[in-house]
Amino acid sequence: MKQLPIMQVLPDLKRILTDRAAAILIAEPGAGKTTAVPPAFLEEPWLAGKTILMLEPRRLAARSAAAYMASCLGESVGQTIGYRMRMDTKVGRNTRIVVVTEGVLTRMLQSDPSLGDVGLVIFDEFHERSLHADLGLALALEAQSVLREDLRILVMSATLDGERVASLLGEAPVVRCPGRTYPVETVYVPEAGNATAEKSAATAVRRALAEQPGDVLVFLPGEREIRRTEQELASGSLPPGTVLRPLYGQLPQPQQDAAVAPAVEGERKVVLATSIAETSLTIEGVRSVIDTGLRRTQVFSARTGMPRLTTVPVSKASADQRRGRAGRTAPGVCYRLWSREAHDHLPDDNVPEIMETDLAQLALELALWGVRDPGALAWLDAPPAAPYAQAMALLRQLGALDAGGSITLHGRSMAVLGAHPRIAHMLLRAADLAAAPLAARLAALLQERDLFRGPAALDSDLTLRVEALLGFERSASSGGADPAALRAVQRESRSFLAQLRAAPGEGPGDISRSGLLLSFAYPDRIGQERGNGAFLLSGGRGAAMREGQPLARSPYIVAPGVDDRAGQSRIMLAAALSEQDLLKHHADSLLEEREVYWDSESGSVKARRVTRLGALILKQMTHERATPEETESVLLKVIAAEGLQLLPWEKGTLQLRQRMEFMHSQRADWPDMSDEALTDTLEEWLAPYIQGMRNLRDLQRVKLTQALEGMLDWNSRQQLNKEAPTHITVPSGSRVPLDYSNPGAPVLAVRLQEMFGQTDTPRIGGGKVPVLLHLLSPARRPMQITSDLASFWQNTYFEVKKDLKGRYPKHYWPDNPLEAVPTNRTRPTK
DNA sequence: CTCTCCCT
Repeated sequence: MKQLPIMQVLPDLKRILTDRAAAILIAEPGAGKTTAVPPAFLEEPWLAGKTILMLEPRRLAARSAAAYMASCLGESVGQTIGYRMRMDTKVGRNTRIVVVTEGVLTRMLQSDPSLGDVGLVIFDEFHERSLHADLGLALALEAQSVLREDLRILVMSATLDGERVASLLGEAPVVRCPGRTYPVETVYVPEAGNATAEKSAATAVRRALAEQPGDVLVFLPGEREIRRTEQELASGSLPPGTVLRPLYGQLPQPQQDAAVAPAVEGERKVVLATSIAETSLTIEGVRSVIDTGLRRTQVFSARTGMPRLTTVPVSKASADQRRGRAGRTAPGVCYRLWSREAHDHLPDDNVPEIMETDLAQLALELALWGVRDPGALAWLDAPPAAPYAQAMALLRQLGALDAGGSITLHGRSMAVLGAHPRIAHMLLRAADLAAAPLAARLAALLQERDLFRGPAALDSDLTLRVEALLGFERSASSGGADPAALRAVQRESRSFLAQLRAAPGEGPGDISRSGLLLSFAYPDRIGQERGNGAFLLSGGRGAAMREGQPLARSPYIVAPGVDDRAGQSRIMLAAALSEQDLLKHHADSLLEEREVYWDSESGSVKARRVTRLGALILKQMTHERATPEETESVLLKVIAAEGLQLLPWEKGTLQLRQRMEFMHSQRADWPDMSDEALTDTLEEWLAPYIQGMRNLRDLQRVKLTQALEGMLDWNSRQQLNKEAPTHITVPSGSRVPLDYSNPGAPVLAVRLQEMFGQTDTPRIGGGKVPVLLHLLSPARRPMQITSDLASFWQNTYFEVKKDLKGRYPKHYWPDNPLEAVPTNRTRPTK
């Protein structure tokens, strides 16, 4: 132990903490900080009669750290060194160092904010930035500043921006310590064009096996990619003695053990792993690491209140951590399946959990601490506003907070249970209904990994898991389910039963009540069947489960397991629920109201009395009749939403609208006739003309011309006829209609011959606007477009005339059009 | 053939 690098910095640390309240230790991997630092303080005078609390992010790490420290003292765990975690505690009367896992620290702080006889709190692996470590530090800092000025805090981390933590801890000194690992060469192998991560990984595995000695560790984002890479490798030839070992959290324990165990003599191991091998598990003998640079992560959507799994690039810190796994026992090589340039664009660090997770638990803990605004505490990264607001809303819905945001008695009971607030609420409601035994089992099933693997896992029905668990409880037979998962669920459910003071042996009764119990936990995820496996959820989202399973045909379900996807979410775990139970047990949340609405199927206004649960309509009575006022208001809304084309725009009506639009373009005091303006003012101009109407067919009878004219007074109508006439009488005597479809330039389309004798362009708009003339051939083909008739006669006419004379020799094409007789026939009548 | 990783 003497030769560990950490030994050199221990005197510094001791000196600093003698008169400072906080310190930061940044130690690279292999420095030995976890087991060397805590015992170093045991003899310090300021720690006399007090204990050390060290926070570890994982149970396995906490137990092994305690075991190692105890063995160094020649003791067993539970004497000077102990640990405390959920359902497993080894602490004695003389214990002075207690290694705890994350939830435990929060509970200890909540039950005694002054932390009793604790003299030093150590946060190990703080760079992982887990939600509980961030929360624990925030609470410990407040305890220190308000109640315990003598409490010391030591933050230990592998890689971390030391300055930011130092300033959070009142400019605490930072001690750095080198690590002791072997050098690892980094090789960048950019993916070739369209190759998938699996194909590139397989290619790199063959290369590593050829170039390097020892075992190979491959980092892939998830189970699917692991399976594909395995197939990819198995389909080609591998050097003799090569064994493939998948490794991920959902994998049954024996297979995980096989991946971690050293390769047997004569074999070389290729471990295909998720990020579980980045920190949680150590695999001896690895000399090559292949990193796809991807990781799967859960991001919480505050908008939907659901999690979403996404595949994202790793951070530089994470890539370095993965690389380090090749240099634990000897020098190694790390093949990165991306380019040097791409590496520069990777984020420095992983996003802290507090920034993208569900904050319901955090918000409940803060409420219990007496804080409504998280800004009252000191954070490295404060909880983001949107998820925090969503969390507060959920806690209010569950009755954990009152309207003012303060914790209720119910909320206090929930917090103590040490489960997600949704689950805690379910357990308490179930206890009131004498259904605690079933609720405890459901809670355990939801908190542990799925009992089912392979095709069985594709059935979303949670009650099948309850049945598998009961079978295991009765006969200890796993019946195809994962035995280690069954044991974990059983342990967990017993612990919940104990907390609810229910007898451990008590059976769950009628398991068809599962849906009802779960609906207390997920009031926003009660689904109403929509066909083809699709459901509308009470929270307003659409969601779908795999078709073909019986559960997909239940009229009502509750969905604890969902994955938020674009469009509609995916349901992974659910249970059926009866309408009767829904109406009875969610009576407080039901909203009964009379509703007048647009039935798009029949295209008519209808009225109904509905019973709503969030976005769901549980019951409706359609024998209601809408009043004329209600009908009118719904019709106007439909026209506003669907557009004015629902109205009968006949030719004359359209021309009237266009003429009025022309007037508006000339005179600002005339009404705006654009779609937008008309839609905004339906109430004023259309309402009087739809009285008594109820549907689309009725709308076809609207007297639209009258409605438009109704917008004008008598004087304006006279002005309209004068300044925007429907027709113009041309020299030949014909009344030619004006086309206003472009209100900026009304068009008069007229045969050229009919205009003989007219010098100037006809004008409208009180003489201000010359019309745009479309001068036509006798066959009404446009020959010329002009708004300057005088210039036409003088110039272009003579060219046009030649052309016309050729094509229409019998017609009259005079040399002096201004003195010729206009005509609407072939030649003027003599 | 839908599922990263932890923890009270």
